Amino acid sequence: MAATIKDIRAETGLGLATISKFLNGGNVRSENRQKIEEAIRKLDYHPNETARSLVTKRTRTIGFVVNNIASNFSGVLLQHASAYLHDRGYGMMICDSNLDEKQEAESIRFCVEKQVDGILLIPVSKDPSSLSFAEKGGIPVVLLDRELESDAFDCVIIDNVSAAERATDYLISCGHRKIAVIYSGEYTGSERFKGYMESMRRAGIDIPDQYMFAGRTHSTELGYNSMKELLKLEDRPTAVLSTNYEVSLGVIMALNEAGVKCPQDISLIGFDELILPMVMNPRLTLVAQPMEDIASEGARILLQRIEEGKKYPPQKVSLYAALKEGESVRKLSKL
Amino acid sequence: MAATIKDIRAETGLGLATISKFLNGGNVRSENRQKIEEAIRKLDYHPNETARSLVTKRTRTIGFVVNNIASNFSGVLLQHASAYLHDRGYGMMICDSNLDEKQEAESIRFCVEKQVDGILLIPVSKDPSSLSFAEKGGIPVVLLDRELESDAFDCVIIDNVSAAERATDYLISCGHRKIAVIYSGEYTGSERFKGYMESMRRAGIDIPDQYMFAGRTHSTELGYNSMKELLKLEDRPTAVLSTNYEVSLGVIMALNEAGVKCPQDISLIGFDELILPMVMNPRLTLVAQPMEDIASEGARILLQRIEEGKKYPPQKVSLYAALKEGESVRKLSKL
DNA sequence: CTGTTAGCGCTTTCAA
DNA sequence: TTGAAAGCGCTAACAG
Repeated sequence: MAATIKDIRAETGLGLATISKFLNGGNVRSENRQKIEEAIRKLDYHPNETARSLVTKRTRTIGFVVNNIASNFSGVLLQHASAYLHDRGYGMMICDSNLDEKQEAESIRFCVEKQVDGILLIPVSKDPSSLSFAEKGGIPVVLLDRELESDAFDCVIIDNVSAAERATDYLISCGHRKIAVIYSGEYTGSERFKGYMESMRRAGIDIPDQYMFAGRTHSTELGYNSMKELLKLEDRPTAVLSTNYEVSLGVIMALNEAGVKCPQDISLIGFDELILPMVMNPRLTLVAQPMEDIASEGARILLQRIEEGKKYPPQKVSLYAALKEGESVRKLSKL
Repeated sequence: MAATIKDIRAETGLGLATISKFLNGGNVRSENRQKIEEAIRKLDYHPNETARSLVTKRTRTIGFVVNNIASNFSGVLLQHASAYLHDRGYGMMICDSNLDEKQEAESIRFCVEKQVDGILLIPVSKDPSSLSFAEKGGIPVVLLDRELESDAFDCVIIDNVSAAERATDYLISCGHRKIAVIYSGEYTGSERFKGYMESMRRAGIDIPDQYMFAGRTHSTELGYNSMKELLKLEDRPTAVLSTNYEVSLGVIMALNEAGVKCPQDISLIGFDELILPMVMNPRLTLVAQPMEDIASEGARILLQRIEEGKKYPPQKVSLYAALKEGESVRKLSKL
């Protein structure tokens, strides 16, 4: 059986309160400090965090509910958030909602019951009703990567509209006018679609219906299938805007399969600087999201809420995502 | 303030024990069951898991200490383990050791203090002394993907030696004799290297020193740099065995950069069926590890240990990893 | 089946 | 600065 604070008392002859105080960084006579330290070493004592949590009502644990734990995107977010939190003594309880709204609701509920101090959420649904559980329990929630329809929660996102707009502007500036887009009905997808539309509108370019592919959710399949359709068209686009990492993977698969060369035959621009662009030949031109900032800003805000509560209204942090030029976009000479 | 079991007592007039019993699935008169259920609904009561844990000494949380959380490999393992555990009411506390032995030790210690019921570990160091913390606390540990020098712990691995042997045999059977290998001093790397050596020995093939590249740790850089060296050789290998996923990424980068075609100019065989082989052209021939089995077997054994303790000696589960043919290996005609 | 009672290991008044 | 005592919310004997 692990040693308890009472064993320390037996060993040192001091009172429980004194020992507890020492454990929490309070002042004790240096004579007693030494006694306690020695007893701790001798008994190999470690405070029982569960007991501590029961009285302080703080578990020093954050719940991270991820839309899809296996994805490279959330892996990188996880990495940065975990580093930030561990540095501050917080643990991270992870739940995978697996792109499913029901599992998302269960995950949130699970976190609440586990008494986490706060929740970091990459949302799947547009308005997880389950978040009311967290609210009722007074557990702060910070949204990452996506915002909800209601703006009742803090969130850290990038300005998807303007990022997609800049990407599309870039294609246009390279002489492209036949630009297809593949997006999804998810938050990031529809935001990025807006940016694409706006850029095209400003340039006065009409978009044939067959150039726009919308899926329910971002996926490799969506990219793959859409690209295959695009390749069948008589009047093929010269460039494609892929609004998501997984979608880009699918697009590239379809391109490879058909033996269509990028950028010679078709230009491509994607999102997220993860593994793909490193190994791809040519290097993909893409919108690079500031992954570390998204994670650490989110974690920072969450810890602040835990400390200070709802003193301030929910804030929306919108980060800048830079366009990184690779070699996947061809500069058309005729412009 | 959240409702407690005492509020339920006040609401129903029943005793605490009865309510607790009901909460834990015991039998109560159906009249009382109804009363309790109604009170729970009315007060929006959720059991406080912290309090529960304090008395039962079970947190229903397991710690997952991952060598590198951002990697695709651990992401997939995480996904399967998390699904398995959640189905059984367990939460997962995640810690990233970030390929660093010190962080690994801290992570294990952290989990122990958080009172996890058990630990799933993808080890970084060959013998994490920090595991003694877990042992002393009576917290079972199951190793995933790698075993340690001491076999004091349960582990779930694949038979790396024979898998690499089969991969090398395959290259030889395709007519290759100049076969290079890129591996690392990590457990999986050195095991796979053994398999390579054994296969080459059996075939009676001498291996020039320049065909063997060893790194401290598996990484994209290792693959990239090693492949660049290989390409500089006067007498280039016709095939390369890359013993790890990240290494393969680096190899492919170097190949792309140099404009060397696979499999026309050089053949390649890798490990792990993750995202890369899906988007790569040609499809990579590889050793596919049974990711889901590794994760769920590991989790299953861990939960069993938690239930039954050290009744049985540590077991080593070695899973079969199949060779999946893609198109990255050229069949040399001259054999 | 039900209720009373005694803790789990710790923090936190409060008085000394 | 220190220590005695109360209690966090729950489970687990035990007796009824």
